[in-house]
Amino acid sequence: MDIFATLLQEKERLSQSESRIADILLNDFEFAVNASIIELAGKADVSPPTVTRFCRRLGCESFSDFKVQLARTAYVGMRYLKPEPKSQEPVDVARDIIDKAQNALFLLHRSLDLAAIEQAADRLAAAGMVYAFGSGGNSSMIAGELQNRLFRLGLRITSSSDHGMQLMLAAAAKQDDVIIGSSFSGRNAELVRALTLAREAKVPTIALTQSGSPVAEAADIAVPVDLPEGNNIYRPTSTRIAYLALVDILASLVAYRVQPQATATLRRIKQQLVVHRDGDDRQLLGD
Amino acid sequence: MDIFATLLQEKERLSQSESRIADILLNDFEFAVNASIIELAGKADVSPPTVTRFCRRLGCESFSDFKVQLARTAYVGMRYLKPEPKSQEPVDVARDIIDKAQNALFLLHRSLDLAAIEQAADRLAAAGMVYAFGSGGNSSMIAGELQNRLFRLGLRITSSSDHGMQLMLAAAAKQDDVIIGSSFSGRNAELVRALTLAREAKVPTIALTQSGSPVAEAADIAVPVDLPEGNNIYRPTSTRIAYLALVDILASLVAYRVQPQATATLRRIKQQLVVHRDGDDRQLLGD
DNA sequence: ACGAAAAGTGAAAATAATTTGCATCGCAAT
DNA sequence: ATTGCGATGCAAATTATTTTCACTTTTCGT
Repeated sequence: MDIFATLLQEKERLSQSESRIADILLNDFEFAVNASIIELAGKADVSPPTVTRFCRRLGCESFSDFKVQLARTAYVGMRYLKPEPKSQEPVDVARDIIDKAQNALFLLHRSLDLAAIEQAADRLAAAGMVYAFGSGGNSSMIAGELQNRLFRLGLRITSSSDHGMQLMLAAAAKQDDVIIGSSFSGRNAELVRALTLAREAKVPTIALTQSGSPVAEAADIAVPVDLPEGNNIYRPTSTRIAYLALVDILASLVAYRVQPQATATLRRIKQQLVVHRDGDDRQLLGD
Repeated sequence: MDIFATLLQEKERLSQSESRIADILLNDFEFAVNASIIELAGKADVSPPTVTRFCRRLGCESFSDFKVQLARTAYVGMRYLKPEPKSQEPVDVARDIIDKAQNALFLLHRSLDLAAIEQAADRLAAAGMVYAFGSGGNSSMIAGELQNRLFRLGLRITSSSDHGMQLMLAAAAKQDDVIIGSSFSGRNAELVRALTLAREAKVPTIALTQSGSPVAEAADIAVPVDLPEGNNIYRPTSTRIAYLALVDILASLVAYRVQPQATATLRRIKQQLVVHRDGDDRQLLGD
């Protein structure tokens, strides 16, 4: 658990003086990481001991421990508090894109529901056949990626981005199959229809989507991905990166279930394949 | 420029005592961020003043400034120094994957050659027609992504993952066209052939690949992506994430060249499209 | 090879930052 | 009204950091 999360969680229960300190952290973070306890206390209009107590309350040993922890998580964790730079300068564009991507990963990590992911991995590993659904450039890529990752593990899988096809596949699926759907917004009505159809036929379903959304409700196992809206609309790439990482996690867990003992051996085999090919994208083989 | 980079850069020029401090930072980083100057000095067998001077030398105000900066970059920047966790526990798998992904982005950011990217963006924006080449699951995805991103900006573009096709397209390309190829390893011999063919016909070429590699040499503009090998082989996803971010950067810069004034307007239009559709993956439209 | 200048280093003193102990204040419950 | 508790700041104590200065080693020109 990082401090920033703790801070948000404790925020309500803080005293008057302490919330003033919290405000400074949230608003003028740059100042906060660089300030001494005296400067910080001064700006918050409290005494240094209050700052020390504040730090302890948030689970730190001391003020300097606090600063280190703050600096640590903040590198990626607090970027989204910043307004958009809006500059068209390459340096800024690059920085902005990388920040957003790292931040999306950070938020993904925080919002991960490991229990749900494990359940999903269990189901996938045991499935007779897997159908991966996703539409639109983004989610269809994720569906394709699922296929790409899981077929290598020996799973039987196909993917579809076509709504009509999804319905037919869902109708044809058997009870030991699994349908896994992806939707960034969670509001893909057609996907909801396919999942509902599957549910009626008692075919297990998994959704990678925003928690609490229609798509999430329609699936047996909802693996939540909750990223702030801002991220989605203007920078779809960063959301996509988070989804890719999620698929990576899921596929790794499925791999451990399918080939529990194979980790070490696999790596050795991979290395061989990799060394002898010497073509492009050697890692494809080695994945 | 972050401290870790500065440290690696200055490493050679450090004095005996100073290198001992550097070693501790590199080897027992956890200790270093949490230690007081006295503890750190003790472990390195030097006096506290030497530590202070060491910090100054690396461009910091003071020891505490140094610690903050260190903690900051280290959050993602030094993860790759850690050995693999090897645990199959979901928490560890997730943490590992997210770390690697963030780290790949961090390294990408550090190795970005903005000048090359700008040149590439200039060329692309001015091209009569763009051909995006990439083979293997990874690079072909990148080629597809380039097409996906650039056609929306009004560019004429097609992509191909087929070597034979790439050769034919390269042979058919005109001098005001652009060929852009992606190769993670830089050792895709077929891609090199296509790029060479294009060069002979004076068709401008761009490569997204490892610097100094055959593919990089074969292209007019090489946009380097240098990630440590370890990242590639076992976790292709993280490398792919870095490439996706790079495409994102490149596409954004092309957008500014093609529609220099449109940024603000575009966003407003996007928002409209987005609000009225309410389907899945609204961001697709809005991208 | 010699010696002067420069750079590197640590001990101790000086300074600054942080924490502790304690007293006070304000508020809520009795 | 009064007791008790948590919140707070002051001042002292502690601790951490930096500066100063003297000493040592290295470097470089002669």
